[in-house]
Amino acid sequence: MDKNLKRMATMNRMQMTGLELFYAQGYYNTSIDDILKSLNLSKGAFYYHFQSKEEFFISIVQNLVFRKVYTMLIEPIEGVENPLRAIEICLDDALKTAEYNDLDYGFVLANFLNEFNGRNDKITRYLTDICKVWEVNLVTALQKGKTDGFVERHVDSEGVASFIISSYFGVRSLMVSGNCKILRYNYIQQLRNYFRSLSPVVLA
Amino acid sequence: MDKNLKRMATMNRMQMTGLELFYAQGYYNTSIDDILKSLNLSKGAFYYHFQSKEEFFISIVQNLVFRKVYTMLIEPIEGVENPLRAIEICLDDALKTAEYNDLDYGFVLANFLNEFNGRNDKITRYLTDICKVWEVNLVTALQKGKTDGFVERHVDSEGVASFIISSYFGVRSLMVSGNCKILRYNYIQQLRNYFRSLSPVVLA
DNA sequence: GCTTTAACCGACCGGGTGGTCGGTGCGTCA
DNA sequence: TGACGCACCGACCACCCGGTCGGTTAAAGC
Repeated sequence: MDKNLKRMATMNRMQMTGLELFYAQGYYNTSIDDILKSLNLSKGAFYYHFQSKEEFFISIVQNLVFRKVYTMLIEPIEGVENPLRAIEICLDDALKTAEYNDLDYGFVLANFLNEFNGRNDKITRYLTDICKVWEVNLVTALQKGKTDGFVERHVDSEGVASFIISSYFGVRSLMVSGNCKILRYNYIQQLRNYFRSLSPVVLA
Repeated sequence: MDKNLKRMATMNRMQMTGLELFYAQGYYNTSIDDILKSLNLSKGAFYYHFQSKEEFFISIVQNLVFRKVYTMLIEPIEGVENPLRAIEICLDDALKTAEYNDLDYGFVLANFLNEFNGRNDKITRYLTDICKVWEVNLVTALQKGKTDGFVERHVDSEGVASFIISSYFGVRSLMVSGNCKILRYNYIQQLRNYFRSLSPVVLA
């Protein structure tokens, strides 16, 4: 069991720094040697634990990316009373981590989706699957919001869900050019505008 | 002058197929040999006309991408009466070309922006410059819309402009997974919802 | 007809990449 | 104590990529 622990520990280290570098430099632009150098490990160690670069990346997507997307973007919305408010807070938090240049896993997803589009169908499928899970959970939350009176009845939940994901992916794309703080502020402001058009009209 | 014509013709051919392949496979994932093979030209021809791969790409951005973004996304909105309506039609058209798998230059922009982010600052700057031109023109159109009574006075034009660009970039990211038609329909629908929250209230 | 030159050819180079493989040190267990 | 095998080492391979350079061809200019 102790052995298994060591194995897991090493694999985990590899996956963590692997994700960091893949995220920072891109998958195709990051060599296995790059990762191994920053880990002080050798080629032998890598191919002892993983079959190939691709299989290594897929293990990262399933173990790290998926779990983080779940805890950061999906869980905070599950079963909550007012979904629109929860989504707003959740995305704002995600953008804040982006602002401090930490790993923003929502954007990790968007970033990789772009990189592999048309280049590696297998990996693309793993990534779109995660998007779908996110989307489905958004739809569920919105539907619940309808019955609870926080979302207008005639709203198209699927449309809203994919619009939310779209806008979020997009704003993260724009954040590369620096002025993240203003972008985040403006984005949340406009998201609120949009959400107002989805809320039941409150008579004063 | 005849010579100059031939020179221009060849350079143009190179740029066109260069953009196609860079767009389809990514810049780093497309070799100069790839491009030359599909052009039936040799390395010599390439380095006779262009100094480097990077300089070649920049010439593509300035000659093809910028001009197309201008004619497809900026010009149709310039000086128009109702900016929100014009923007909606314009983005819908752009997404339609995407649907038929033609080159959608708005997305070309988003795609490359992602690929070069943190990897090549020089190219990133050229791309963000184009985004800025787009944004500025959106802001101008929105401001004009305010004075013409098509946009609410207290609306934050900058915020709206970057939100529009964000959502558009994002929806194009999602379109990789296939069901473009539904995505486009939903997107335009939600964009209309959002725009409603920006319009002056019309009393019936 | 001879020279010049724009346009293009393609072998070649150096550096990097994913992946292989014969080792090796060290803890475990008989 | 000695055999075994897990986790790791690092030299090596075949291939690819951006870029160079000494040619070649054909048309224009005199």
